[in-house]
Amino acid sequence: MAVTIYDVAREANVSMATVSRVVNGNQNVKPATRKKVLDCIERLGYRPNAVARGLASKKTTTVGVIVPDISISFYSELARGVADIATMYEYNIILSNSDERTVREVELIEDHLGKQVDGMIFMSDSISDEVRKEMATANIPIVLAGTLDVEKQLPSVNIDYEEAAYMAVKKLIDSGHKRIVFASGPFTRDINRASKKVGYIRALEEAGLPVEEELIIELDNSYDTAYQNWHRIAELPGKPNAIVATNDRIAVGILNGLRDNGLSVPEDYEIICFEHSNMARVVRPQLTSIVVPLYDLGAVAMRLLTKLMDGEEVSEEQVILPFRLEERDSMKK
Amino acid sequence: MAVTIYDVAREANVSMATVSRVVNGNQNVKPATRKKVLDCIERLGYRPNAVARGLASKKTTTVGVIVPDISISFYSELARGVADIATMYEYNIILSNSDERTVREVELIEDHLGKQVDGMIFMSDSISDEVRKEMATANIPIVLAGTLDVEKQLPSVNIDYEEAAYMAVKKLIDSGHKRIVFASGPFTRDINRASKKVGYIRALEEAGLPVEEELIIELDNSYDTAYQNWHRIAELPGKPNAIVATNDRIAVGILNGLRDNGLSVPEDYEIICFEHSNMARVVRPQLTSIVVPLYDLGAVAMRLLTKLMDGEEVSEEQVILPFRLEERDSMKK
DNA sequence: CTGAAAGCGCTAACAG
DNA sequence: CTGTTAGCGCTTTCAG
Repeated sequence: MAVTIYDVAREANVSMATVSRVVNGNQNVKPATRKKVLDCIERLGYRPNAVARGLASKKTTTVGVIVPDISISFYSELARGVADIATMYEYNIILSNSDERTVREVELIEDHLGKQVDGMIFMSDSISDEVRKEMATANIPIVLAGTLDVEKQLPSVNIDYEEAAYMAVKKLIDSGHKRIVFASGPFTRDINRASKKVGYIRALEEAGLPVEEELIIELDNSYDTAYQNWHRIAELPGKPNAIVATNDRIAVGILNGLRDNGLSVPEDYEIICFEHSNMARVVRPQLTSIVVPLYDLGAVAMRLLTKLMDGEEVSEEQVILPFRLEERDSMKK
Repeated sequence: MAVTIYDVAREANVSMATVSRVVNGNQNVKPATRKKVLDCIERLGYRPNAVARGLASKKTTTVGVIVPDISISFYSELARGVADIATMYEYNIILSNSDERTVREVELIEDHLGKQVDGMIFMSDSISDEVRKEMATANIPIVLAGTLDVEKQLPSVNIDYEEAAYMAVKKLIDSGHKRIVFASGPFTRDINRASKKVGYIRALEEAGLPVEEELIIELDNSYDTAYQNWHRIAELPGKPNAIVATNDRIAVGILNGLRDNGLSVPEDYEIICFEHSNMARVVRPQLTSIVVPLYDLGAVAMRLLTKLMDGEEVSEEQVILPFRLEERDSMKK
């Protein structure tokens, strides 16, 4: 049997309340008593039971983090940002993978709520109605990280994806391209349909260029699929040779697909990538890219969550972080 | 106030014990009663409080996972394996980053134990005495994943790193190399000093080749450091042109450093990489490499942990998984 | 098949 | 500055 607060109290000849005060840093304890208690704690190897504490105090100092897939570097970098700030504020993290399946997302939220997390960080390319409904039943704050809420209701931390896409496309247009392939993740996902694609179209229209449906290529978000689909781009009529990808996995997949089949970047194709996670950082040629501050997205989201959990007044719950376009070698100079 | 088991009991005109039985799938409940209770649960939106349950049952169905840095793909892929099996057995995961700092590792183990995790998965390149001592105070099973215990005491899941290093070096020797650079992570870490380096030396000696200290290059484990240190290899007397790296970050860092400075792989340098995580998978030329089954390492470790937590008899607590050497394009054919 | 009752280990008033 | 006393919401005997 593990040693409890009672054992310490008995050993130190004080009440459990006093031990509790010492453990929780309450100042109303005479230094001598404090020392005596601390000694007993040390001697007995007492370790406070966070579960009992959680039950009594109704706070678990634990936050739930739901992520599509932690093995994808975009999410693992975000998660690291979340984790560091969580540590700073002494929260633990319960991490779960949803694979972006709505059913699973709902299950996980339910599950985390059952564990009595004090707050939650949620990541996905889209918020379904079911998820939205589930979140509404929660009595704890939930912050979206790198996740778009088209209804602009939920607290969130993002960059302006539409503007970023617009800027990427414009970059290509400015360097002379008139036909730009938009290699995107599923349009069933808000972030692609309602944001990045909108930016793509806006840039085109603003330049007086036609929106050609055949240049819009919908893929899933996997590297492998993008890799295998290089030829869909290569076989496009009129051979458009500029590509903007909605994320790293797609950009790098296409880049490698093209190169492994004898085509060159940027000579044959110019590519702009989105995100620039560690995965994209190591490929060559280095990718001209929208650099999303992944770590910061996670860190700021967690910081926002701490404020919400503490009941602090937050002036703006929809945080937009800056991004930048970095020119490297996947476009001609 | 959230709805409790009492509310459901009152609503259904049964005792809380009966509600508990229904919730926990105990068969000793008359179908009619069960249905009545289930209806009330549904109607009231009752959600069992896992914290209270944990306190009463002394099981939290939560396991702690301590990882050096989740944003490193090696670890995030291992973590995904752990998470999937955890989900399968209905465990949640508390994930924490240690940055491989002993002090932090000890703190985290203490912290997770306080949270009453039912078991733990631990990852690091070395197990310090402090960590070992801390683990000894735990009354729960702890399994090492991708983490070497030189004392062979703790339950663990690994590949045979020494044999893998031996095989990598032998591969280079067999293709004619006599001077092979060993680009390694810190030798303060067991996995490098007591295992991979041992394999390197064994291969050399077996081939009657001298062990040249100057060819053994100690780096930290970061991509950036390796990238910046390409010249240490390029400037080596006699220009050895075969390299074996102890992990992906080092291999890819050196590869890119070399290439960005006008050298070619495999023409100027032949490289064998270790791990082959997603990060290594996307670089070109594709790396001839020791392929470590990352996901499986995590999955098997978690499976082992479930057995240990269930008190099942385990025939072998030191699991060694197979690895393979895959030939690709960072060596001449 | 069901209910009563005793905790699990700790926090948080409330007294003193 | 310290002790007493209720719970927190649930599991788990033990009876019946």
